[in-house]
Amino acid sequence: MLDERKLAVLRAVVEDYVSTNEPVGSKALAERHNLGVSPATVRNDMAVLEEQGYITQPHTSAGRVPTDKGYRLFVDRLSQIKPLSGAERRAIETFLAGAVDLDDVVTRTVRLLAQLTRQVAVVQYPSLIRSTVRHVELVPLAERRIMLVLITNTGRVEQRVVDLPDVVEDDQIAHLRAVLNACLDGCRLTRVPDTVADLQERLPEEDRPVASTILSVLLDTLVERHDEKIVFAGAANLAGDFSVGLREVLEALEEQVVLMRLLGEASDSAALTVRIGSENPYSGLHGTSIVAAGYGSGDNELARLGVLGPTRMDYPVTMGAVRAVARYVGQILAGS
Amino acid sequence: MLDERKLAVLRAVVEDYVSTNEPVGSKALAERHNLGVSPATVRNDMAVLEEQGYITQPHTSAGRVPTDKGYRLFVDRLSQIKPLSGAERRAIETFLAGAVDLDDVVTRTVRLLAQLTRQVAVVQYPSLIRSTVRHVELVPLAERRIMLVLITNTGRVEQRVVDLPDVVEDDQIAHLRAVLNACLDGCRLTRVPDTVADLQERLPEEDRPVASTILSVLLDTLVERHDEKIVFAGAANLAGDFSVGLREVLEALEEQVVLMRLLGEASDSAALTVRIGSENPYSGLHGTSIVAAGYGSGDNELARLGVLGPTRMDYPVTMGAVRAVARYVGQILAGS
DNA sequence: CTTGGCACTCGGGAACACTGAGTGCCAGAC
DNA sequence: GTCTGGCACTCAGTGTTCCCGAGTGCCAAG
Repeated sequence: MLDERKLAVLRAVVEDYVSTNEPVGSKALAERHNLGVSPATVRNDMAVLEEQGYITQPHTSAGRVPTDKGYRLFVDRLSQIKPLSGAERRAIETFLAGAVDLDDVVTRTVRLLAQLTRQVAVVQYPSLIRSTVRHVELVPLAERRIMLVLITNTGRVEQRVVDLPDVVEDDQIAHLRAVLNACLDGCRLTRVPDTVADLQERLPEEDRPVASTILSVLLDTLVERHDEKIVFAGAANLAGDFSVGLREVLEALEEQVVLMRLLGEASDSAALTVRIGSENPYSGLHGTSIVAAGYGSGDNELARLGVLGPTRMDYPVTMGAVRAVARYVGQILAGS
Repeated sequence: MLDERKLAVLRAVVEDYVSTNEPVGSKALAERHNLGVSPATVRNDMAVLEEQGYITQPHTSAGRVPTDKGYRLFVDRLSQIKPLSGAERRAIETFLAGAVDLDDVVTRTVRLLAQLTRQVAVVQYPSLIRSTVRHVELVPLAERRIMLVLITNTGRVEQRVVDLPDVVEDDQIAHLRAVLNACLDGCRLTRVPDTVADLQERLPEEDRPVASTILSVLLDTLVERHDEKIVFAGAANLAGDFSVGLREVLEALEEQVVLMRLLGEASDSAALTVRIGSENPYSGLHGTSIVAAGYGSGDNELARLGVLGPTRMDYPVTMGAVRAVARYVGQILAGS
């Protein structure tokens, strides 16, 4: 259908348009990329490409601009992910290595990614779902009040204040703590509910009321945080670009739910996900593209991160940056 | 200098300009606000106000627009903070009451404030400085590795992984934990360094190496988080307004340091701080105003929150919202 | 299939005039 | 002395027209 040269023309159109942000004409194309043919020939090819829906002209007598379909073809078949330079690699590494806790890792990551790509970066906190319990702590606050702290293997900490039905001795709490940790340590969060139910039956009668209060709060914690936290950075990078509906995009960015869907929709594949313009689930974000990847330690994906920018973005470079950052974050989290 | 009527004219100019976003002329003024004088008289007054620098005209043959100085006078002497409606009050209360932990309180607050004022809201996390230690927890992770968790009376939780120089028994850790809590419980964070130094000398010889490792991490934690965390929301509300340099403002919002100065500069007064246009420390934010207030439980200010919007904002309403939200957040934090 | 030539299209910028809101000033009224 | 109506003046914004040139589509020849 599309011979070699037509593909080359499409690639050239995309590259030129991305770098100049202006519709590209046949003449300029034939000159800048040495295609070895005349402008007239290029015109014919462009006519075909337009007919097939890969490019379009904003108005008669203007150059051509890639369509979403054109970008799609470009990403899938005409381009290669561009690896980062050594310097960039080292910069990432040292920047991320300085993080002190999970919060810090995420914050640094999102800024790094925004700066690297000059676009809006989005990072999801490591999911509770896939992680395991590292420790459960019960801290007495008052006679009938304790604080429940749940620490996961990804360094995430959840805490809740629990009001108890009875006055409880310190050593009873210590005992409960020991039991809880014995049962739950290393347990996948998804399996906690089962384990807890099981545990509750095996407890001695006198511990039941207190334990069940605590355990129900523990379960609440898991459920409530089911919807994950997402942060973004680099909104300023949108400001220069008139082609995107700034207001809509900013609104979308502040809607956790929308962001979640953007990143998560295709979480089955560990590879890079690219969603271009109208492929996007949220109508306010047509005109923008998302490049996302999962990250995690080893083979289990903890969460996702990505970049959002105008459809007219440099895909090879962006994809390279996203992939690299995802890998490094995975390493960092695995190591801590 | 300025008689009663001239002040009324200034007030009218500010109010009209704020609501219409267009330079306001003498005729419209004389009509809409029943000043009881003719447009010509108003013109004379306006000429005086302009001469004194309270208002200005964008170009000859256009209406007048308040200057920063004009807004300042308006805020200081011509307007009253507008209290929220009962419905708004209740909405705030129920919305904030649903928060489950500190993170949630802050997130909800910032969104609430953004929505209420239709501007950009900024909230600082409760400062470590003024809060006290509620509990210190040591969690064994591996033979020579523990996690240090610090819980403050504002519900804030800081955690660090500590690599120990020696293998340590569980009961030694339990002992250390008990000692630490005995010393530090209720201690103001500002006084922790002293207390720790004191403690270190009183420890038995064999505990010294382990303890000093842990304590130095504890001190690090306090120092590192000295620069506080700040979040914002409602950036989308900026998008409609052309009068502000969108890019600059977004950049400023992502600079923690700048935000900190905006909110914090005048933290000595517990009352509302209003900073108008060029009064602003950061040049990218001329053209915007900040309304900020401290919040906290009772008399000690924990941190600050505020709103950032175009200089041309509705000050009475904004100030009312900021004050109300600050109060409610204080209550919530005190109660949990 | 490719190429050069040619007529055609149309967005965008420059030049221009027009309109109307708003001003400043002045002479007269209260 | 202060206010008011009248009047000439200014100028941003808008609409109109015109022109230029980049870029196209088509055709006939190589």
